[in-house]
Amino acid sequence: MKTGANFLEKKDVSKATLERLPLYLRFLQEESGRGTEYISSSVMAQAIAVSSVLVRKDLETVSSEAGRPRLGFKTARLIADIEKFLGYDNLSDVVLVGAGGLGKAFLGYEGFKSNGLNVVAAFDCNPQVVGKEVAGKPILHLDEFDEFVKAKKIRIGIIAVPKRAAQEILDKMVGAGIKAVWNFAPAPLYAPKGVIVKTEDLAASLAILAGKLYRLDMDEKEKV
Amino acid sequence: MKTGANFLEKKDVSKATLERLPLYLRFLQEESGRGTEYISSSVMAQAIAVSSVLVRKDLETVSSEAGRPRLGFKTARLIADIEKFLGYDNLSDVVLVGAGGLGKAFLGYEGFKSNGLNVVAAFDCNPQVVGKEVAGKPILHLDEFDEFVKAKKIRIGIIAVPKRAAQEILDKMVGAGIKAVWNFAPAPLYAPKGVIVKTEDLAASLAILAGKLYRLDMDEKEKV
DNA sequence: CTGATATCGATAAAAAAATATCAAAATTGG
DNA sequence: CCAATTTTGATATTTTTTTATCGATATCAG
Repeated sequence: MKTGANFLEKKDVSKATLERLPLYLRFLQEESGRGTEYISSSVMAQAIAVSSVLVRKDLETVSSEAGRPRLGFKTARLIADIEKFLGYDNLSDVVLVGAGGLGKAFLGYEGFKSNGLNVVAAFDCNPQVVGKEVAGKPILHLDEFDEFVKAKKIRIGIIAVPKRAAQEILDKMVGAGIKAVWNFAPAPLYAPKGVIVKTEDLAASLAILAGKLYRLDMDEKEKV
Repeated sequence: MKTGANFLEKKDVSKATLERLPLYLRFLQEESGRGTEYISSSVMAQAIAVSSVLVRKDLETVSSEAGRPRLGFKTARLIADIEKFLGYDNLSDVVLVGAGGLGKAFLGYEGFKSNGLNVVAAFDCNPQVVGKEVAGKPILHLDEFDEFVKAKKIRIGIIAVPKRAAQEILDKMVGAGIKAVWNFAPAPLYAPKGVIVKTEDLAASLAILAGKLYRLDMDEKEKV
């Protein structure tokens, strides 16, 4: 049986590379702030704990300019290239559904902006929170969702509602024209083709970390 | 296949597999709740959108019992096996530093518990939050951190403080004996060998999603 | 000017991960 | 009981990702 879910591999950049690019970017921005004009692949490699060859290979696909022997890459240019590749240059509006603990945290989370993202509003049904503001962002009633999203032509949504409501919200999002969804409800969701869904299972992520620790312990005990 | 006792074998499980296991687990728990007794690899594959061969390969490393032709795997047994492998069977205590928006969200986040994790307390410096409780979990002053962690022999910590304080907190954690750290500050941290650090960059994760959408758009435009 | 050297980029090799294929096993339905 | 069918598990193959190697090149020091 073939159940390929990889409809997103148009460009020939690997998923792994895609996840390293923001790390490079963050480091480069820091260095640039310190006035570094040129930066070598080995320095970048050191910073994010990978090999320098891998850095060069990653950059190969996104850099518009070759690195210069003995100097490295031009920091500013590299930043611009990565930002362009990741689409940070055109600020994207994002909506959030679910203004519970996690939802509010997102509204207040700084750092989205520097990655080209702008959370514009949250939606909820709970009358206790509807009408309030968090970090200057309004919490609106879910009834207004469709109109709002369509009017603003928003393409990205975050789901931070309880599990049981998640699929319903996803459908609502798709209906309103949203094309990419970041899901924090611990449930696999089904979306039509052409809509990207990334489910982020925080509990599982932490559990994986704990599991590594656990197995590390086991190994040590074995040795003795 | 290697020799020796099945349950003490050193597992060489790939990172990719490790990330799929929680997905299998969640699905299996759901199915088990519906009374499913046996489950086939192809059903599981369908559920999390991978190939059935891959499912079998993943299970091979963790399942204590072979699947039965024509029936599949015993659901309950599989759940127990995965939970054991991931270390969910022995509840791990976790501490959190930083009781801002994100930190509070974690205190209230349900779902950790079902993954064998128990967030026992948060720590902060801000007198406005110290002494309060969120979801029944106390927020203590950072001064008490060391004693608390050592007394309870806690091994896992979550960092939810601003970037500039992150490295300092990590060092404090290491000093108190913590061995695994989940870092939400958008900064690469340096830890001594033997301490696992996983940095979770939320803004970057969302940006990656947005970037995929962006490139999808570009591709479509290219076609026209 | 000249040579030493750090750094890149290309190519090759290795390692890791995913997929394909198929015989063997065992349940199911007659 | 027996054949048909489904599903596993092993092996082989392909694809993807990472690492290793090395000649070319441009800067820097003297």
